[in-house]
Amino acid sequence: MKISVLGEGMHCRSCHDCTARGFAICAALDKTELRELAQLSRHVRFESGATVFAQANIATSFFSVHAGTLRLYKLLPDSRRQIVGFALPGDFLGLPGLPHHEFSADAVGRVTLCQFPKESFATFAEKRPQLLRRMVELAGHELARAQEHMVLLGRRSAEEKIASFLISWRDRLSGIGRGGEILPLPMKRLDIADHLGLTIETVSRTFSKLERDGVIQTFASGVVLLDTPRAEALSAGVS
Amino acid sequence: MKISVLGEGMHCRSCHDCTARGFAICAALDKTELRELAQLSRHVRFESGATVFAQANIATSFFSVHAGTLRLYKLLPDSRRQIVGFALPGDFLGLPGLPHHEFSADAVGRVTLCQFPKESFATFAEKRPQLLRRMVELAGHELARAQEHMVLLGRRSAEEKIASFLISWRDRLSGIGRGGEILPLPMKRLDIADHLGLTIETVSRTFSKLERDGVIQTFASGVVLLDTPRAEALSAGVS
DNA sequence: AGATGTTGTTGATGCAGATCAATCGCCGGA
DNA sequence: TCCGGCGATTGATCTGCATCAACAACATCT
Repeated sequence: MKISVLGEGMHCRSCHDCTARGFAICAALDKTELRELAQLSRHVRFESGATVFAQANIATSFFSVHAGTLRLYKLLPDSRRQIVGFALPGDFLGLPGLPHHEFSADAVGRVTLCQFPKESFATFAEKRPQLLRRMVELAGHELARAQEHMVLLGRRSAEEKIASFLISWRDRLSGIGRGGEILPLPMKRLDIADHLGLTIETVSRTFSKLERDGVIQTFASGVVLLDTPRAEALSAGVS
Repeated sequence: MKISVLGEGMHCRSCHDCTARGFAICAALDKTELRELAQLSRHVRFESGATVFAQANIATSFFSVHAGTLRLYKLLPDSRRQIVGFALPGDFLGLPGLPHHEFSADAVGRVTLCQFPKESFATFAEKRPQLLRRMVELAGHELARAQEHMVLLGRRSAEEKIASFLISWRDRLSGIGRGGEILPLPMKRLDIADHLGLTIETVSRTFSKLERDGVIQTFASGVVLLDTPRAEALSAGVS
């Protein structure tokens, strides 16, 4: 049987067997509501590097990540960049109550998303306390992650930053059932640098150092944690 | 008439004429609901430096700041500290869905708070979509602030950090009707340093430089912005 | 196969901000 | 009035990471 490829603007055929279901916003919904919500949504796809939305533009949609990774970033006028996070399947993009996008988002590799028009999603959510509760919960988790990242940016050394990043990336992936021996890093060195408040050279040097020290082994598409306890100690900020 | 001083454990006498009402979570409630919620709450007071709750402890209450300033911070095992934010009147403390406090909070100067037992607040909120909507909204604003702060921590120079901090502090104060010629800074230099990812010496030097350059004038209890456009330019990351 | 572009690594050098250290102003208590 | 402690300021020096520069490893195109 031929797998049909989803194009931009195509309706989601089935939320029921969606692989991102368990962790996404829709986990809060029952079968009927799920079908209703599916009516509002479109499945959209973006190729590697494509911009999903840009900072300061008016937000007309919310998104829920279905597959792939996105980088979420803010730019300063002189083009310094801070990646405020990476979005993975199940993550919700968009903040009710803020008219503009607070950051830009683009695809790291190929990405598929559920897109909801802001207005109709808001109307749908208005009368559904469990959905709202779930949104508060997701926002809370996001906020906790953001605060942890502030500690990293403000108070950790380059080596600790890299180790923390690897550990938290591993934990996020395993949280959505993507754990494994090899830790895939779909983003480039420059993305990691702009996420951790470092330069690309320092990121590269630090990976090399961790490899020399036997903490990790690097591959084209990711790393393997050889000495997890050591990585976790660095990540925790001990020694 | 003698003003009675509220002690720990005393009930809030009147949410109706609460000075933090307009911006707090309670703005979403009508008169009846307000009275119901008041039944659940206690007004509590903390003296300067007192700890309201500590990171990793089980959260049994939510709080809404009534008056004063709190510092919210995370500690690394070796006692490095990152202040993830300052809470002002109207700010809500506590995240539904996370059992533990994600950070510690203590009073900067005298503080009064509305305290809600977590369980009863959750029950109260469960059936009130406008309240939940308001919580999503507040969480969204908080998240946007956190992301802006990541840019500051990861990508700005010391001078830009101080200028950004002053501008955003000014904007927050004016947002709750506390704007004015002189910008009060109730927190100490060490707090500012731990908020901006700097040392106390660099903070002090940078204040001195901004004063030498005629951008600000420092006082015991705050600063005056003499050259606001220049401060805003630094804050925006231009030049 | 050779040319070209993209990404990552490594080396040499510079500098912003950390660290170490001394001093000052201010307030409260003896 | 003097003393002790805390917070802030300022100076001297050090260092972790940025910057500048060269090159290596691959992939894509001709």
